[in-house]
Amino acid sequence: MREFLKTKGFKMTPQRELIFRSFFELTDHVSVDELYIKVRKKDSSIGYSTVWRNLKLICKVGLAEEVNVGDGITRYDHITKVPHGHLFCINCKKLIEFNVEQIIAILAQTASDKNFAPESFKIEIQGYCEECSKDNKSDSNGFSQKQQKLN
Amino acid sequence: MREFLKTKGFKMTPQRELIFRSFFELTDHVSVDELYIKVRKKDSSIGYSTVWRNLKLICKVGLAEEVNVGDGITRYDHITKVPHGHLFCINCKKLIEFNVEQIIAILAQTASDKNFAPESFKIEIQGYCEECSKDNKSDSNGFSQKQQKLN
DNA sequence: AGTCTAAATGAAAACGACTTTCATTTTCAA
DNA sequence: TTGAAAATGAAAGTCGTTTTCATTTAGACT
Ligand SMILES: [Mn+2]
Ligand SMILES: [Mn+2]
Ligand SMILES: [Zn+2]
Ligand SMILES: [Zn+2]
Repeated sequence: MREFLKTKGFKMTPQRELIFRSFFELTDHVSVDELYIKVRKKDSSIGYSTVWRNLKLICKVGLAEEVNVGDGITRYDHITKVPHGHLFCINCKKLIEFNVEQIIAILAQTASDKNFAPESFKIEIQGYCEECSKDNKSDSNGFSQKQQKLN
Repeated sequence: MREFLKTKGFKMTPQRELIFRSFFELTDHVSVDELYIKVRKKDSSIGYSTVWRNLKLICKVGLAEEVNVGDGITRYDHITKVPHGHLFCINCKKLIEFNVEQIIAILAQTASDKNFAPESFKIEIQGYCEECSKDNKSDSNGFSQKQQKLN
């Protein structure tokens, strides 16, 4: 990692080492706050902005990507060999990944048809995950209190 | 419109009338600010929050939907009979729509496979539109100054 | 090992789109 | 006409993100 960053003109520091390690040992889609909290447990002197800057850096060097599902919180997603889409649970905020190779093929054709030069694709399904659907079977309307915040 | 809103328990006002009219005579994806500016030209006393609240209302009664492409600005999209996806130009911020019926079918199957109860689908391609690709052919790196804000 | 410069850090402040509050006005059913 | 509920506009508040700035540190080069 140190070498990889060096080739891109960046330096290694203890804070950066810890932030990178912490990010890469997770598999899920983490927000700045979540990673900040995790990192603080190992070194409580690390600043929020350092975590933020390093997540940006991880993206800049091509090892992650920002994901925005419209809830106002930016999450950081590991790049996968095969492109994937997201199932986002509106209730528990869980993000589940799924393969989108077939869909990307269709989208690439669509873009081409419209002389649009694609840089990235976003495929997302919002709804309720298996557990959240189950948990609320008993409810009158099928959903929990938490989900009732509808207006 | 007045009648439609009345059945949903909302009142009509001159401001609301103007905001609704202004929104529906546009076909594109407008932000609060954009509609606010447009509406102000007809009635400069209308407040920003009134425009905001009425865009929310239009969504609530099912005539529009919020669209978030990750640039931090919420846009308001007219509901179409057939579901559509978006081509978002990173350069000029234009949103172009395209049919996604075939893709939705695939996604519905995917959700079903994972016991996920879908509420909505988001299909988006980010890249450069025809004009923005053309405009920069001559540039050394293929893109304009504006697009160079890369770090 | 010592020096130097660019990069990195942490705390705090700034930013900016969105949302809420509150006093006042307006709609519309009775 | 009247009164309750809804709507409005200005201002303030919220909150995640981003920048600023003084200080420290990494690492290249003597
Ligand atoms: Mn992902
Ligand atoms: Mn649209
Ligand atoms: Zn869930
Ligand atoms: Zn464009």
